[in-house]
Amino acid sequence: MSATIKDVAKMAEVSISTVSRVINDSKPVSPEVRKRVLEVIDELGYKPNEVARTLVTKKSFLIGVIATDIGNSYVAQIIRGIEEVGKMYNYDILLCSSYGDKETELKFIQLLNRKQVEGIILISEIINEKVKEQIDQQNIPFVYLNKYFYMENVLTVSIDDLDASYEMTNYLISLGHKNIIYVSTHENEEYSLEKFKIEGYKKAIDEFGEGDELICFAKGCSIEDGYDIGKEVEDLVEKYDATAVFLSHDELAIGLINYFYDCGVKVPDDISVAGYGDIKISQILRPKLTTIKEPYYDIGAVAIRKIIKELKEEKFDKGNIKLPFQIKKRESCGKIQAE
Amino acid sequence: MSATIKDVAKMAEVSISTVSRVINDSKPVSPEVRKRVLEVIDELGYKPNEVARTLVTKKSFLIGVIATDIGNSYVAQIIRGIEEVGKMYNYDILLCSSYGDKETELKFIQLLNRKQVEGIILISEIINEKVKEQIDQQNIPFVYLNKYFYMENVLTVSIDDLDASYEMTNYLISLGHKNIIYVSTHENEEYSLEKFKIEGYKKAIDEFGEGDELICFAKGCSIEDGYDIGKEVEDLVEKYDATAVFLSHDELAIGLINYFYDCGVKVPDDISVAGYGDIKISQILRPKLTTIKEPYYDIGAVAIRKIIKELKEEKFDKGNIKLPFQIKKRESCGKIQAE
DNA sequence: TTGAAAGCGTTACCAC
DNA sequence: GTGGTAACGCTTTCAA
Repeated sequence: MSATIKDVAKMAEVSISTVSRVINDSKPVSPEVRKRVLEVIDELGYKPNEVARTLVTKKSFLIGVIATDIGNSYVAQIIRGIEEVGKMYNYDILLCSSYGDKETELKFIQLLNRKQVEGIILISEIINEKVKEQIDQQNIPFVYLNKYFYMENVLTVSIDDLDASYEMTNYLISLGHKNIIYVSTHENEEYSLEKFKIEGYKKAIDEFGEGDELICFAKGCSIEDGYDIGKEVEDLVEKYDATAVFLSHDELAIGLINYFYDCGVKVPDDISVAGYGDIKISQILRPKLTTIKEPYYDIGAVAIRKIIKELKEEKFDKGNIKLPFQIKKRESCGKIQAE
Repeated sequence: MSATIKDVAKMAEVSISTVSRVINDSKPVSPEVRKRVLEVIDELGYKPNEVARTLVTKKSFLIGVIATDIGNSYVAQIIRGIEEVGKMYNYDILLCSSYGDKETELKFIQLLNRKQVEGIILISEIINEKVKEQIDQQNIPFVYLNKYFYMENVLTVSIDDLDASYEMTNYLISLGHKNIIYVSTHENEEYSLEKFKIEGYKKAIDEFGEGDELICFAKGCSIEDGYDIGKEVEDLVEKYDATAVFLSHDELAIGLINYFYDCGVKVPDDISVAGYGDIKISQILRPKLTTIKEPYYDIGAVAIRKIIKELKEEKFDKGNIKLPFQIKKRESCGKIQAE
């Protein structure tokens, strides 16, 4: 068994109160006594038991993070942000992976609660109505992070999707593209953020574009879905003489580029492709993907900073914190030469 | 404040002992009393405080994971394995990222100790002599996971690098390649696993190859390092008429393929490239990378399963658990036609 | 089958 | 400046 505060007190011949004082620097202790206690602590290799501490102080210095899957690079980036900022304030991360299951999300919220976490960050990719209910029961700082769907009456951190989509479309227009296809997803699903992205795209086409609104829907948001929509996109390209495709997720864009690669269509020479997100591989792939950088790390960082602030001020906010995005101009989108 | 066991006891008009018994099913409780208690628990929304529980039972159901960086996909995969198996046994993950800093690794081992984790898994990429020392002090199940270096007298989980490297080289030989370059890394560094990989490569060349041993060293293990070694590899290819390059890490292979892409050298038509690891993007890139699959998920899964077993049996092992690997035959390596 | 009480390792309050 | 002690929320003897 490792040494406890009692062992230290006994060996240093002081009371446990005194030992507590020196390890916490909470009240004045005479230099000699302090020195003696410190020596004993060192000798015994005493380390305070954080569990006991938590029990009395009610501060676990634990933040629960429920993620869909840390295998997704963007999720990992968010968690990096959470963890790194958390550590600055001595907070640690209790990690749970839901793999997109609603019941699991709910179960973990309860679990984390029992483990006395001080706040919860949920990185989700689905809509789960019961989450709010569950969270409200526990009166704990909560941040909801979701690239795909929005939830009302909770605190979220994200970029302005309408604006981002608008900017990217304008960028493509500025390159000389006239007919730009937008590949969306989650067709007709409620709470989908695609609503805003499509709006941004339409707004740009409407204001500055010369061609039509060309929109199609992928089945999902994976690389495979991007590959699978390839044929449809190709048809659209031919029919409308489109020169650029803007997809609502990097994964879709990568899948489409792979499809084009397999068909012998050259990106960006034959067609330009733009993504959304700037996930890690987007900069590794050749051609490098032109995309919108969602600042995942910062999203995580802001989320936990907000939680820590709420903990301090003891008031829990709602609403959406908007972070700036960037248009990453890389190889997959080329200029159209005026004829 | 949320309800405690006392609140439940009072409201159900029983003692807290009884309440404890019903929530733990530890001792017989009469049906009527049990029912009443259960009702109150439900009414109050009572959730046992795991912190208090841990304090008395000494079981935190927490496993500490110190990782270099969960942004690396292989690390994320390992953690998935850890977490998923952990959850099967009700264990949760306390995550710490070291970003490759020795002091940070040490600091986290202590921190996790204070947080009363029941075991620690360290996913490292460096050699840190003091780790063993630190761990030995705390007498706690420990697993050391490192793709790059080995440590003696600790429990590790990995594949057999000599064997894997041997198999891959043989595969390349079987494709008809005569002069095969091996790109290593960590030149002359002690405890580097490259030792075994090089040995495997040499063994295969020696037994079945027709060409010379062609070995060069990259500066590190990143994609950039793979790109940077490109020129040297190209020279070697020309000088020895090599037709295949086997690199000790997928990242290096990807960097090299990118280098070749930028030079107009076609993979696998002009040259075959093989990697090591099978990180996530290896299957996404075009051409898809031929590589050795290190079973990251399983490595994590086995690591935690071992810890849980040690916890149960109260004996801590050392040694290296070897897991099977696979040669993933994909697009980046082609056959050499007999002339 | 049930309850009282000790104890887990701390902090925090109250005396001195 | 220091020590004694209640309390945190729970499990676990021990008696009844």
